Amino acid sequence: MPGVQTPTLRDVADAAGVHPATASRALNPATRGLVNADTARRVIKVAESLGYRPNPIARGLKTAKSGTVGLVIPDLTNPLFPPIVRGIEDVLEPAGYSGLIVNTDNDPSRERAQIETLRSRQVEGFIVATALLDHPLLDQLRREGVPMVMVNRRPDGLDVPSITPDDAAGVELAVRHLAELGHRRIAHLAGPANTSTGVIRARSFRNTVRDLGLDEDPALTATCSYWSEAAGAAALRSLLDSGAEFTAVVAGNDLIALGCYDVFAERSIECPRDVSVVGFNDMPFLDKLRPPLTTLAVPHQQIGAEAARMLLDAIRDPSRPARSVLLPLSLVVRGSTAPPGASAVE
Amino acid sequence: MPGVQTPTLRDVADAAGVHPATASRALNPATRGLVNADTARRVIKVAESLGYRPNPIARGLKTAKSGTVGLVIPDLTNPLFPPIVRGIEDVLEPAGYSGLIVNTDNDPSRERAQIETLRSRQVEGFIVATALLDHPLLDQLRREGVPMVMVNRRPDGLDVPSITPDDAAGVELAVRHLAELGHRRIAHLAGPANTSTGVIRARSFRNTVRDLGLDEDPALTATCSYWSEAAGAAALRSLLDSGAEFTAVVAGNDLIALGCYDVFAERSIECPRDVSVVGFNDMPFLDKLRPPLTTLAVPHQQIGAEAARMLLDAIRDPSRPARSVLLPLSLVVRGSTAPPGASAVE
DNA sequence: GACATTGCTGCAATCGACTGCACAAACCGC
DNA sequence: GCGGTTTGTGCAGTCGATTGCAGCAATGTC
Repeated sequence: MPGVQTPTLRDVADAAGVHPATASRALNPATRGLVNADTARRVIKVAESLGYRPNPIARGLKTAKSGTVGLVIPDLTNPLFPPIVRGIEDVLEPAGYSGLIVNTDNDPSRERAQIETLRSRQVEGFIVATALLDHPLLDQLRREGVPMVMVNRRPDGLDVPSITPDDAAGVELAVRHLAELGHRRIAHLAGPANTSTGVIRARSFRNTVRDLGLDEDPALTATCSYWSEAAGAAALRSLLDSGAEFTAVVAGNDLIALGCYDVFAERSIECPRDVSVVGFNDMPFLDKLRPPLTTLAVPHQQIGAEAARMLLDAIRDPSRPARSVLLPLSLVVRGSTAPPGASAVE
Repeated sequence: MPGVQTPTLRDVADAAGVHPATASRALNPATRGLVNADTARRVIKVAESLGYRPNPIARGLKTAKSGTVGLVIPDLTNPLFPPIVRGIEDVLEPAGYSGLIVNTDNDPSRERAQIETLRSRQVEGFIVATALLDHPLLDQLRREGVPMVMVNRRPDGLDVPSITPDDAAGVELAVRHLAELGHRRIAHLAGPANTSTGVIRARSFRNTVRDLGLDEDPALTATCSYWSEAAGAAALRSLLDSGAEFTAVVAGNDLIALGCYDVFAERSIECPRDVSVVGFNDMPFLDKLRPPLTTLAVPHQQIGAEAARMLLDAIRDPSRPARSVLLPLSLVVRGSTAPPGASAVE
């Protein structure tokens, strides 16, 4: 004998002696009021005893709701994203939703195709965490009224809700920390200029340096072409080669800071004696580095959770106005920052 | 004017002047042969020009196929899993499938509920990467003929296909490497005894030590209660406190090895001069540690990809016999291993 | 006691794609 | 020119749950 088929609504209705329509109404909290309380109770009990589980596919066909949302990220392998995804899932799941993840690898055409696939799968909304999403696509989704939330990136001029860490405040924390240690000539290895994050952090760096009365010197900023160790290393090398003098570095993110570590090893610069470094993101295991990296802790999981909540809100009430949330960061002070040592760089 | 509705099969059929049934057959490669070649061509062209995308929900209702599979993992936040998931998605996506991820946190009741949810979502199969899945549940799925593949874990006595790294060969590589450096007293910090991985690695450790004629001493093995830094540190402390003498440690995995680094710092033991350490998994950024950790590189992404391929095979042909695959590892030699130094540990 | 109201339940259509079956047209050979 | 195939297409039912509408009984009103 083959396994028992999972029971359908009809089975429940038959067992309870009612019509499927009645069973449907009894089981759905929103329509339960239409059914006699006793009948409803009976149906519910029967449903439980049979182990009935509504088939979301069938339901989705009629209601045009799939109970899924699309998660568009560049690459799950980047340690930034797993906690975000985890936070998202933790909110979606109790709400009866699931997330469908796609990796775009920051390839616009791939991204377009992926989004197309997700749409054909009838996702009810998107959480977009890619930096390079081209606006036409975004615009189009927006115009069609597809619910959407952006993560880690503020849409400029676009009416889309977003959840981002408070990058500006974070950079300010970092610079202030270095200033309190006594640093006056602080360099910045900025993230790519075509990412909102990179631009915002760089601007905040400039502002904070000015506000605190530190040495303002454009020559102390280098811009990385990618968010990567290699790019960070290259940027630091160019800064050193240019003869610029500084006693501390604010890196655009942790990967860029890791690139600095490589250059330190290359040129026997000792951190933090010769140069202090601050990262950004607090990736896992940074405390195991030598020296442990001072960095800004971003509440990634919370960001994901908040994004999911906002998306669910938007799905339930599409007319709800777009709201953007900045989440506060905290500075994690570790061994890579210290007062400027006796010997300066170079 | 609201956005144009996405076209349905009926729209395509009307536009092509045929019956929806004919359009369906023309669009489906498997049934296309039933349709006149000219008609088929015409339908396909119309479908393309309208931008028709079949609705997988509607299709799934009739065919009882959802185009989704369940990915059951303990915690996406564990750096082990993202590359595996990525490998899985990379295979599923071109096949028209999507993965639904659930995190069990190694909680059996949560796991049960999650799997139930996935089943009600009509997933066509499972890729299971949790260590603690209780057998009754597994057995039941198996009996009901639900396609399933296990990852990172060999099912003992269960007729389920699995993809695992060749743990035994990996440990052998590690021990052999240390032996070649001149180590004779090598300790092992084994993973939990209730995980197949922990047991297999420990057994291989014993075997290799014997085969190479190194010092066999049960006092040189400590078992960790979890795969974590804290447990690794605790195990190493207990080994040191017991007065055991050794010049190298084979850690059950990288986290346990990281725990060793903490203990080294605590007790001013210098690695690798005093003790060499080998990890397992090659998590990201281990090369940034001081000293960089020698470890075994596991082809996680490849494991995921292979698992997905096997699952798709099983879905297409459920009668296909269960096959288990061992993937080879490679030793990544970095700075944490060296010939035993002048001064031995305590 | 006639009639309106309320409350509950059943009927049947619907969502979009798939598919077994029937049927028409074309084609075949003799 | 007639039975007998192919070949191609259409019809209609199906998957499982939802929902507008109709109908029926109980209750209320005068």
